[in-house]
Amino acid sequence: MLTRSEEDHLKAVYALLLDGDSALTKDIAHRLRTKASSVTDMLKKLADKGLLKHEPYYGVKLTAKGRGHAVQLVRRHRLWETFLVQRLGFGWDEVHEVAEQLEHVADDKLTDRLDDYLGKPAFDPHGDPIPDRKGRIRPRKTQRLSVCRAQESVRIAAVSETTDGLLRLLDSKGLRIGTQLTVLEVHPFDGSMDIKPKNGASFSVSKEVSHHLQVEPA
Amino acid sequence: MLTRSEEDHLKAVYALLLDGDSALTKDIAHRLRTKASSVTDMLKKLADKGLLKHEPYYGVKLTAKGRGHAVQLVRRHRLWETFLVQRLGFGWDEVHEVAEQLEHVADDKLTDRLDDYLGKPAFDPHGDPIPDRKGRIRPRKTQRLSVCRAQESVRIAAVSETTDGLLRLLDSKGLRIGTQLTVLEVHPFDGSMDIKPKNGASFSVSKEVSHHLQVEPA
DNA sequence: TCCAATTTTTAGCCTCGTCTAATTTATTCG
DNA sequence: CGAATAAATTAGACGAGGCTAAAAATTGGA
Ligand SMILES: [Mn+2]
Ligand SMILES: [Mn+2]
Ligand SMILES: [Mn+2]
Ligand SMILES: [Mn+2]
Repeated sequence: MLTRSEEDHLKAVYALLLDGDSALTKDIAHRLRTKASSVTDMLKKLADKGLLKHEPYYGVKLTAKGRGHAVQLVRRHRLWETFLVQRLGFGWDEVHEVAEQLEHVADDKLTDRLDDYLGKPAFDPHGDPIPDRKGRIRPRKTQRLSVCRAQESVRIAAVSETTDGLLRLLDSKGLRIGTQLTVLEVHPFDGSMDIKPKNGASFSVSKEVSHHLQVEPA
Repeated sequence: MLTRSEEDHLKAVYALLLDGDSALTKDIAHRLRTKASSVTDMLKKLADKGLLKHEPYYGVKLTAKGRGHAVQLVRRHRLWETFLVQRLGFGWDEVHEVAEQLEHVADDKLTDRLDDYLGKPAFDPHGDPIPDRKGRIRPRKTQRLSVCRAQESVRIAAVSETTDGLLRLLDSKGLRIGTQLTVLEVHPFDGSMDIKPKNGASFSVSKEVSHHLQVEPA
């Protein structure tokens, strides 16, 4: 049985490896709003438990066992987010903190039944894939909207940052998972982009926003 | 914000006061499977926070504030139990441990929406009343089956102990919340009781069982 | 190459929640 | 009443998980 803190560290490592492919002590500390010295201790502990390998200055790698724990944690997090939005009517900008707590209730029967109850959803409210009970994740080939060129037509597949501010901004512009849009123009000066949603007037989004939108061919 | 341990101590005090009307250090320790010395420390801390008053050898009394926290914890516990049974198909003997964890996710929005989602249930799967969002509890006048006399006809309102063994025994005899039955005979020798459920053959139950069945007039 | 900046670790301290063992305090009973 | 018993507290320890400040290790730039 892992403690909450152990779980959170594993999840941080897992997330850093996914989108940056290295997990350094200082980055883990930053992500968990803690200090590097605290992370050093925890990495030692997790390495002793056979959940990861740590090479200073190079980074952390998860063992199969460690990755398994991380994936199950992600599974629980995303299932709860889905429950909160689909069943309890929460907004997609309101679920992260609560799911951050619920994810630590580690009970396989609970997790699997919740999964069934929700209809074994493939994606959470932010478009992120939900691992199945065996930890398998349906792969998708998406790219950031920010790398798209003028004239491309795409569909929003996921939001790769789940801060309230971004999510509410997207809400206010009518941009959500599944929204189809065409890139009209990209402005090299600031990286901003003019886009036109399929059903709506065109407007522009900043680089900060387009960077966090994962899209797939429409 | 209370820690998990603080919450569990408050709940233990609350429960002890409800069905014994005193809460002694040693009883709290026994209920939480911990030691009296640990409880002493925690009581000091909770008293400092204005959640309870402690008089050694006499017992603990909750302040309004402390009772409020305890009642909200009970509310969350029973709502989750209801969710697990009604929505996820858990047996009533399988929910306690999980609810013991879920109850500590303290988020008013979550609790209230879960309550709505379940249709503001008045009772949990064990027949225990669920406090409403203001902490109000619908009062009921029930008594233990063990104090009933021959010929009395009653309805099972609640099970006042939620150990797996008892619940599974009741399941196997077809005794559940709402079951109507008539007391045929009480045997003074061992306190066992012959009963006849409305729809079923008669059989006998031990004192241990009848003691934990709360009934109301049929 | 070698120095400066960055990253990581170490050392020492702290709080929280728990424990055991010893002690104190209250209650109960002969 | 006074002794035995029961209940509670105190004292001291420990592990988990965090912190700061200082030291050590590595990297990378001039
Ligand atoms: Mn978490
Ligand atoms: Mn998500
Ligand atoms: Mn609990
Ligand atoms: Mn219950």
